[in-house]
Amino acid sequence: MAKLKDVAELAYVPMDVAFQVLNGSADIDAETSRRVAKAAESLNYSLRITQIDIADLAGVAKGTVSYALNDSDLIKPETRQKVLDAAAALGYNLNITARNLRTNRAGVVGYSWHVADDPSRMNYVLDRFIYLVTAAAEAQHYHLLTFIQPQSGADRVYETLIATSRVDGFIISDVAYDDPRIARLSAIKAPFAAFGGMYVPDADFAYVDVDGKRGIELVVDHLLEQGHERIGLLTRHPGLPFSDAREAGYRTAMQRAGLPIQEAWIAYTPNILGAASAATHQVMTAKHPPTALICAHDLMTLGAKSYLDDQDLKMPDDVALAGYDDDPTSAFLGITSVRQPIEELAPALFDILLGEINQTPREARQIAFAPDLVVRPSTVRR
Amino acid sequence: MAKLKDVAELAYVPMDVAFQVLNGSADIDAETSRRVAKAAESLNYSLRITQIDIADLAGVAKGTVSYALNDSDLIKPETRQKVLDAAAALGYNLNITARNLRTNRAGVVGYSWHVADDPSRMNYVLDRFIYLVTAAAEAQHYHLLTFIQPQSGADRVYETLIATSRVDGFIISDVAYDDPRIARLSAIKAPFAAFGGMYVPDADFAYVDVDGKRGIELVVDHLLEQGHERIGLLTRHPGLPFSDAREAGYRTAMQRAGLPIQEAWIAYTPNILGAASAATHQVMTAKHPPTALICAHDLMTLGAKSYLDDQDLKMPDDVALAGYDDDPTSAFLGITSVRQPIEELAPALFDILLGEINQTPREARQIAFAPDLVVRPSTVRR
DNA sequence: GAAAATTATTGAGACGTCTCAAAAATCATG
DNA sequence: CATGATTTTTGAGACGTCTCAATAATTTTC
Repeated sequence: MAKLKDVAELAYVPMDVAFQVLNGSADIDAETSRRVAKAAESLNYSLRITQIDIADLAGVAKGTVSYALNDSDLIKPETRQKVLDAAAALGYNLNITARNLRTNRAGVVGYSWHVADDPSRMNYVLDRFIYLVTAAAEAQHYHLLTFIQPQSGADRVYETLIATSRVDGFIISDVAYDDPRIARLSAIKAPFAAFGGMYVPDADFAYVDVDGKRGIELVVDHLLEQGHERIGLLTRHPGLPFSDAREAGYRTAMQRAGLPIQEAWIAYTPNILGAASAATHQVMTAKHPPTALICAHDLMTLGAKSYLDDQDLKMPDDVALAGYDDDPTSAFLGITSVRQPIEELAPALFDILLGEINQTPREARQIAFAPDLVVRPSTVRR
Repeated sequence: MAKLKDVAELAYVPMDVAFQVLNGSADIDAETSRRVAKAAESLNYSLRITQIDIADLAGVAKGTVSYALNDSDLIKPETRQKVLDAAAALGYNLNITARNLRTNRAGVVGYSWHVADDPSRMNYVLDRFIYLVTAAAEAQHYHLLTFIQPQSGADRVYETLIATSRVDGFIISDVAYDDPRIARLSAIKAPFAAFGGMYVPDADFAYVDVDGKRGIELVVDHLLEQGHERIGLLTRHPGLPFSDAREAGYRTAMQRAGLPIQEAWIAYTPNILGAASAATHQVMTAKHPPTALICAHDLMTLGAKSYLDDQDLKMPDDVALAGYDDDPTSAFLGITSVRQPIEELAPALFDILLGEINQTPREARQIAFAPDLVVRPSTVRR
């Protein structure tokens, strides 16, 4: 194929002038422009600056250009400068696809937070998490590819993405017990790192997590301090590690305080406003209703709050209310909540993933972060 | 570099056996395994099945393999089948990077919904929108790359992504007047399609939009029917097309009804719970406060609702309340809201983008969808 | 100032795919 | 069955980059 140099020579102009004409980036006199255009036409040349063009302009070999652009210290400073100048003059941009083919990497990691048909998809923590992971990735010149995982057979989607070299690895969240994605990715030795895993028995994959058991313990302890003895819990139906851990935290803390638990104080509900509201009704109309209520998942808090409003039950005096995830709604409504340190956790997770991808596993490839409690008026009597 | 065929020949085994040994996918007797492993070792071969391996196994030329795999009708059915069988036997996976380099495309479109440091980033409609766009993209074998655009100089990030062949085009949202991203992308002829644009003067780029002016008109008309004459509006500060359109809808509908507007009924506020709540206070304590309040942006609704709760003002009798975007919270709280047809709009937008990318612009590359009104108890007196 | 050691540059080839022009095989026609 | 027309397959080359081994230029050493 014709190169820019060929066009320039055919048109009797310097390469950078030819570039400017074809690029339209500077005013070149009409006669020259016409000549260049004609030359490009006859050579069937379409403007796309490559390292070869830079080499031609700088008068070096194409290998030199590659080294220089990649800051290799093989290259003498003057030469590097010459190359950089030529690259700038021609408005060079690296073709990432070509690099990726040569270096056998994608520079992309996959993340699926969109579980098809899950109504409670949107979530403050995950949203923030993925934003921060993206930021961490971009700092390392990686990008994030988002994709949809079907309800069943999700593991095959992951496998395809990695097998076709679309991505170098994955971030996964919402880890389940015996998660098929983890089984499959481990089996084919695909790099990945999970958000969640410390309560998955015998987990030997890379993860970061926030200790949800501890999180709820913090809440219970705080409520105990406030003088509550009858404390209720809204949580998901058992079966997910992070959810079960939170329930365990509740039971542990109550037990440690020597307080009996009435099962009627506990309601299992989907993390949906309406269902949570109904569950609150159920708990609050038990024989000896709780004086404080913990919502172990974000949307439940608003559902519960709404029920309390309807019944004219005031926080914190009629019922103390605490939630999870410390989202803006909780902050606005003045509701005590467990905060997860996403700002620290997300970059850590990406670094761990990089270790997995580059086969240089980090010392700490399983990290448990501690949550903290943000106390607000919803639980503090004045 | 050594191919699988070389390994197989050196080890005196059929290619598929060599594959199975190296892949660990079937139990091969120890002696054979050892021989294959040694052959691979001595040839410094690492397993990576390419079309050349398939060609070797199927006994055809590599070009034939490519045609066959791509369902070209140049190839005779039997030959195609032979190739497909060989591909299956070797567990072949296409290397997308290589294809992309050759065909000069990325198979990826970029989308940035993460505007750094924007506190109101999370948003039901955008979340749903991006999910549906992803689904539409995947149906066409495209993927979505998400990236962060800085507060200033965002256009350069877009330019880099396209110039390095990372993406084939962009979906953009939150379009502003004289949006620098649009200016830049248009200037460099980068394909993109926007969510929003019908209220951008002289817009000549591809977009889909939902008529926000019409949306608020629907709300006003509905409230008029319910007998309201003093109607308030919470909206963003002027300066964004979609926001200004909604305000215009309010003014138009009121005017059409011959009703005077008091400026004290209108409050400009960020789309944040706390600020919206304060704005509601401001409007509701005006001299002749409105009997109905329209929130033109999603989060404002909950902010307003919260203020009304605090003041013990009941919907719909004390104040009628209507919102925008029909998110699950509005549904749960029984709040009338304007619904945007995202389910139709997202696939349409992606199709338009495909047209831009493939230089086959769609007939209708600017589409305005009509919103509809979901009426709920918050505005309907019993 | 010549030889040796070091540093800098070169040029070719490979990554895996697609696609073109050319060659081969098959089919139709008289 | 020879010829031409058509269908099918082949083989080479290109996409743009990186990187290795080889060469060239420079510096050091005696």
